[in-house]
Amino acid sequence: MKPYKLIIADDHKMFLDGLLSILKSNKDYDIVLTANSGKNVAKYLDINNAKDKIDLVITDVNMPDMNGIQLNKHIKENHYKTKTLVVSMLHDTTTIQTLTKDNVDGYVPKNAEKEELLKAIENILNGEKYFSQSIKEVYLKGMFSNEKDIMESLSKREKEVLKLIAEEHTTQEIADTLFLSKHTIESYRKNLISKLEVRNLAGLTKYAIKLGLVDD
Amino acid sequence: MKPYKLIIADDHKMFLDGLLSILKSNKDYDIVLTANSGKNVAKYLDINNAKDKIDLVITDVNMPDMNGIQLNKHIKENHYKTKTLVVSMLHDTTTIQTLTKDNVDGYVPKNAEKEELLKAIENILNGEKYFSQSIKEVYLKGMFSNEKDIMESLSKREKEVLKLIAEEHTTQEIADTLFLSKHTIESYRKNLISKLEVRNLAGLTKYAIKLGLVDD
DNA sequence: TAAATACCCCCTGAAAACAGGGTACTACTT
DNA sequence: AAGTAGTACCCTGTTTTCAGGGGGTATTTA
Repeated sequence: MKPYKLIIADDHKMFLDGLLSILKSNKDYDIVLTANSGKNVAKYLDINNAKDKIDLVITDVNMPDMNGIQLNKHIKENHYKTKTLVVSMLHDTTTIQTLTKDNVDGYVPKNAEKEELLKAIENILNGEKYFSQSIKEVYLKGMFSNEKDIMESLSKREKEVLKLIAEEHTTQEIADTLFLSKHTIESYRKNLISKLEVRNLAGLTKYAIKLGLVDD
Repeated sequence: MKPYKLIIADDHKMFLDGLLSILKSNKDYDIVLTANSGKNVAKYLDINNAKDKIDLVITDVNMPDMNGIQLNKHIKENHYKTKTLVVSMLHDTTTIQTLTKDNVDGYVPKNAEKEELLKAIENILNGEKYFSQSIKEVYLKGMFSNEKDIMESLSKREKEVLKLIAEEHTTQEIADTLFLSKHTIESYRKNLISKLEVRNLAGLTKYAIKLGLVDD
């Protein structure tokens, strides 16, 4: 099987260089492509589909055109033999949850030691999964935090109303935009205040921001 | 003067490797220290103060113990001959403003091409300043954005009231905690709504968060 | 010293929010 | 078939917000 064929995707040139300098000293790894967007990787894989020769794609999360999450999903849906390793600066709960749901093979933060990265690559190429301790912690914290629960405890409509409230719309305006009665919106607001255990609009607004329903 | 003596500070190992691989090919640069926190760099500089031999410190912003902002300030206050170049992932307005105020010599985002980084280093060692285009843009946007102006246009009392509003207190409660009349608080709220050009509590709350008056 | 700014207080009245209840239909699950 | 969750609506009140005015004093600043 050796050498393994690798692809690296990251829009940070310097990080890419760092990764290359680490990997090219190892003769087992053949870096066939480096890309600065997920799109380019997906394209390459799709075109060379028949041969199906890429063993591992190492990718960042935040990239233009197609991010690491989308790339991972694409690979897992269309090139099941290709493994994926995400190496990222940011590791929020939802990103990790989405990636694991999409069957990512590994996740290592960018501030990891290079030994750990090499270990992750090795394990993954041997068919195992690899997640850094810190990633596992974030994942677990996300599982047991109430933020996620809250988000799930809110229905689609409730989130819709909450968003509009946080965008400074009055009850009447929200009723008009959603084609609902003013009374209905008042009920939703009431339920939201009770569910989220806040006191007023200020509290609701803060929650909306925390849950990412509004920009600012 | 050659070779120039450099220090690199970054808690992201892989990035450090990337930077090293770029710099060590150049014989003009002698990397005398790599550190994963600002503290270690400051210590080194303080101990070797008499010789004052470090030409340039390249540093990340986010680091444990002592971050890049603090490190830059320390260097500029205690080792005026040593130049500083910040290389960071994040570049928000306040960070850039603080750094420029503290007389940083350059700022390059981590997603820059290595050519740009080398150019920045060269320029700085020649006594010039170097800021990437994107950094300049953020800086300018910050200068002309009203956010800073707004913060300054608010009196101490107004900010106090705004904070309490965003913390979900009612007008009466705020009046009680500040030992003021309910009417006074209502006046403040009214003025805030008009000054900040928002419609209601939700808007005020968002502003309070944006201005950093409340945690969440 | 006049002007500007921050700070503080009051009034009225309409609109909205808030608190506490309720009904009813649908869809999905057990 | 009963239970649950989501959706939508209604009623009765009270409290608060919000918009529009009106004051005044103290301090800083031009």
